[in-house]
Amino acid sequence: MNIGEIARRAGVSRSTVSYALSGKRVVSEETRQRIQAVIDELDYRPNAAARALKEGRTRTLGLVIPPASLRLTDMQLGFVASVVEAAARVDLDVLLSPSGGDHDRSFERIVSGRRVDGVILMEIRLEDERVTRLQQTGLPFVTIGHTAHPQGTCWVDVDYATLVARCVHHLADLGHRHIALINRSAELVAAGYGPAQRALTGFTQAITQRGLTGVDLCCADDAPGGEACLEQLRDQHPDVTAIATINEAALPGIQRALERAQISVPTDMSIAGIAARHWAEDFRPPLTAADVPTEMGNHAVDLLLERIATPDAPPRHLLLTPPISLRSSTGPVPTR
Amino acid sequence: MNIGEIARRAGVSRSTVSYALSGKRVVSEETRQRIQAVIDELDYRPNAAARALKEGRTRTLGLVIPPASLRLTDMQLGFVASVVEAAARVDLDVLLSPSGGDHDRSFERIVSGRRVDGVILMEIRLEDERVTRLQQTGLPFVTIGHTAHPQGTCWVDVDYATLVARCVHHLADLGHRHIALINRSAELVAAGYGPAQRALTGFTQAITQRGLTGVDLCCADDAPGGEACLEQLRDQHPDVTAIATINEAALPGIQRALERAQISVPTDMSIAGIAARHWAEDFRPPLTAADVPTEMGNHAVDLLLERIATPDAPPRHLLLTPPISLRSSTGPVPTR
DNA sequence: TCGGTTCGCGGAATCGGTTCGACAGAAGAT
DNA sequence: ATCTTCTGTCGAACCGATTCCGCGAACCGA
Repeated sequence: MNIGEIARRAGVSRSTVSYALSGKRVVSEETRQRIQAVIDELDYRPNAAARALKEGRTRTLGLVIPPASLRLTDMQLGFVASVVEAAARVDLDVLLSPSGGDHDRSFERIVSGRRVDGVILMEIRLEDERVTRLQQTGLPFVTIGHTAHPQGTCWVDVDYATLVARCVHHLADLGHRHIALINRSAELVAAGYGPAQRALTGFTQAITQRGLTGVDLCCADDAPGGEACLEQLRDQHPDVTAIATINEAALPGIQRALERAQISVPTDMSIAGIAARHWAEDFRPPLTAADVPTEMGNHAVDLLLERIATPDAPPRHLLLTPPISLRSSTGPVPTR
Repeated sequence: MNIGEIARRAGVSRSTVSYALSGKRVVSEETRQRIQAVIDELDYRPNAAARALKEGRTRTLGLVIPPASLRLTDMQLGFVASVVEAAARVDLDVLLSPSGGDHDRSFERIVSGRRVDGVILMEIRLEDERVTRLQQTGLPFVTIGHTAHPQGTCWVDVDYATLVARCVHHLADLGHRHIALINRSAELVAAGYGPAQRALTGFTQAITQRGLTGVDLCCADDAPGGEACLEQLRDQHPDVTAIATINEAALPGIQRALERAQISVPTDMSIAGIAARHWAEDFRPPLTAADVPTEMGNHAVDLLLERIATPDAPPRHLLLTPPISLRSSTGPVPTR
């Protein structure tokens, strides 16, 4: 069921079949139809490996995801889904590589076995060996998130600093003077995880700019973490009347702790944050939040395709600042 | 940077390099080391496409996931992660195809472009064209979940019927006489979605077997759905004292509705179910539940590898019944 | 010293496509 | 009628690996 078989049955040469399929040279309408008929009958499709070998490209993108041991957040999952979907739209396949570590067999196979035409890297660390490795090989790549030295690389990211600052300003406008930031887990912050660091930066800047008092807390990325964090907040900072958070996974726990303590939102406490839409909408009352753009994966694919097409063009990047959707979780500061 | 380059630099022929690498023929220790040195220096890795073309296999598995439009459940996400990880352990790559529909370009590319050695199919419908298509092509495949006619195919699935029945028996043993089943969404049930149907079957059987009264409800797969469903339950079936559920995504909503109505668990209402461990543990109080096995993807990969190795062996399947973890959400029937 | 093994390696075919150069025949120009 | 220009097709080289076949040298026993 190869191209030779089709050629024989259609009574033409293999090259003619190839040209009929690709349209790179004119083939008379009559022969084209004859060939097409045979192809349809046998349900022929060219062998991907042979084509890749000759063309020098695989029509495949690599997507490096965190290893299974770390549970993917909803946000990350959204990226994967939108990357795969965007790739499918332009008839590209996606090869997955679960690799957090530095010298991963799977990662190496993909980047140096020429299995893909380009790579999308998720969960970038501030210093990331995988980025240097990719730069060595010259394989086009785009990162979701960026390293400490993002010059010369192509990336797309959420502008956590600006978004957190906007949340703070929004809360300050409502009269709040004591605002807490509920950040990601202490380990991530310690590891210099970009989003966590930039959230903190944006927070402190906005706080000083508005002359407020701020407190920042780390919080494990799950419901129990959120509960614990809110307990700690009530204990140690009872004067806080508003919370900004980028820890979507902690939201259910935060909510539970608030309910248990009979703190009503937004009457007694305002909350604003950055979260995937469904986390914000599942919160009670619905959370005022910047909805993390689900189309981030699409942008990454677009950027990568550009880079593959013109590898020498100056690297572009995208810093997304989705608007804050006003829902019902923020209100004026309690009159006490 | 191909095998010829290595051969030239090592002063041997290309075939010798190949044999040195594969070990399929003896190569003198001395030449082997010389070759290896060149390979290490140039960081050479054989071209995947060329190898696939010659060998007739791609060392790649296809994983067909639901399209991005349907948000993946945590359970599904767990499958994807464990499949990718299991494949990576045996040095196989995973190609993703987002395809729910019947004749998807991405799906067709993968199955008939010989891009993969085998396919794992998720979210199987009772009648699924993709299964028939795969049977036509003769490509080895394993499904997660099974069709209405699972004979002759290879699959791995969770035994929802048995698990739900066990939940019912557990609740009945505690004295409950009026038990509700909170199933998946009405659309899925209507579409003949296997897990939903089998849950219902197991539920009704256990209910009749123990001479209880049962009520089964459909419930949208999210927090608001869970809330709505519990409201409905309180309204229409106030005598129900225990709930069995397979709808993990509805749990947060169920919990919220219970708290709002001041129904305490398990004093006033017992709940047992089937859910990924973290959903069960995030519930307050922690949910007595059969933990959906995260290693399901591993099993699917194992089965698929077997099938690729011996395509003519009779197809095997695996029906998993993980034990029910007793946590704190079930207790004796309220004395009223 | 000679015939037969064994060992290590090279040559060449092959997988299934793509693509370049060539070429026959028809059409148009002079 | 001859020369050029298209048109449509074919043959062959090539991509980069694997693998079969065979060859020379070393080795061994008689």
